[in-house]
Amino acid sequence: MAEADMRGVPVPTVKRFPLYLSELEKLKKEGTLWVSATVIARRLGLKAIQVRKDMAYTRVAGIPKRGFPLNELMHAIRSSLGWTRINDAFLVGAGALGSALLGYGGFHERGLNIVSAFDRDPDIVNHPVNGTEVLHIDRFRDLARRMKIKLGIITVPDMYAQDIADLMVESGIRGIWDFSSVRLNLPDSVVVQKEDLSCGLALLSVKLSG
Amino acid sequence: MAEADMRGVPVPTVKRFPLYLSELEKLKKEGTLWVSATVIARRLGLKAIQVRKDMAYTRVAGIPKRGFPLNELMHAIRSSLGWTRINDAFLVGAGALGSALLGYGGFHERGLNIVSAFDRDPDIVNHPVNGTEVLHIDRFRDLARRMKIKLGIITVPDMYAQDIADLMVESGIRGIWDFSSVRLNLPDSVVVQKEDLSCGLALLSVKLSG
DNA sequence: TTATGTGAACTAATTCACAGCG
DNA sequence: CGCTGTGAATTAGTTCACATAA
Repeated sequence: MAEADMRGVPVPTVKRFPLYLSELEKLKKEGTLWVSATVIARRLGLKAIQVRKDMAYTRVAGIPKRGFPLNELMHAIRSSLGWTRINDAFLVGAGALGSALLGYGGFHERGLNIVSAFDRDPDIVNHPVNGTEVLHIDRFRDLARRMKIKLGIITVPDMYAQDIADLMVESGIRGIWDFSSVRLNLPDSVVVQKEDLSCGLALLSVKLSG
Repeated sequence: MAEADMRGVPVPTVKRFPLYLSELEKLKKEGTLWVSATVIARRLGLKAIQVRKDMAYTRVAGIPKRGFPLNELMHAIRSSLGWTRINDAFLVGAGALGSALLGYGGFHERGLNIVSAFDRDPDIVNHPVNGTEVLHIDRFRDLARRMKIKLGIITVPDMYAQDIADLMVESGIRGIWDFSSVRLNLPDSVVVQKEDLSCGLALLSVKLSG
């Protein structure tokens, strides 16, 4: 089982990896041991050649006529993504969007564990959401430092996003999953992944009207 | 003001359009009348040449030294995206994620109006979320037909997603914004835009560990 | 000088063609 | 045959170089 070398895996391939993973999880539940690129492609609506090329980046050897060993493939993809260990994260902003993320059960399979949520609003603080405690934002820095949290999730209104991002950086956070729609000003050492629903809506609109 | 011809606008450009739009909205509030690609690029952290190339697809003529006329540019982008008219939509699944979408105030500026939400759960039905009524799913087909709703948003648990999608198609829906993580089996005439948070998480993970 | 606009060059990603293996 | 794996061909997207206009 080759340890995947993430260098040079194309961004589109990385984005497809989670898709493959969830389909492989289903196949595993069905008792499958070997899976071919053809089958994955059919089930996901992709082209077989693309799946095959993507699989090549995992360095898992397939066997003609049989396909790829399912367990090994899953492990290789997880390892490529850094999802073999669980990363603890703090979420800030326990409003509707934050609650939606807290309620999503699939993160554990995707290497993410949201340890605690934080908010400023006294009506929200100390009322657990989906089993996750919601603490006052004033406790963020100290707790993040002590627990050596490296990952932060921002689900606050735009006007507070930069302040929260600054707080996260001060607190030792190295990666930020940002659901605000402002451009965050951050040191290069901090990795940011912006999530923007408008992109998807734009594509849908164009596909519909074009 | 040339009417944009959407044919051949690259997907990445379409995805950047909403970004430009929200930045242009800010500039407009600041009283700006003319904006150069250089300025947009600096404010969004993109390269000027890329912004310039993207702007070219709007067919708005820029003027050297001054840049592009802001209002015209905004209108051209909106028109490219089909965001000049508001599209009515029905949302199904008023759980945490559905509520988050219902609570998002930015859709009106993005050509989207979520008219009603639907659910099966009696605890949820008839309790408005953020001012949007939540009706029983049994009323979906009739209302969608009568109101000629063309856009559906799916925020139900995966196991119900296909059934809801089928219901939407039967009800005359032409485009589906799908937040489930299953592959929907639909006729080619229906446009689907899948939204998958795992993609972003995957990218973040790789950027962090790579 | 500052910025647009265009065609060419480059880079990235997808797809093809086919060899090889069970 | 069915399927992997590889290198080449194609297509898509980004970036460069430079002509041009105010």
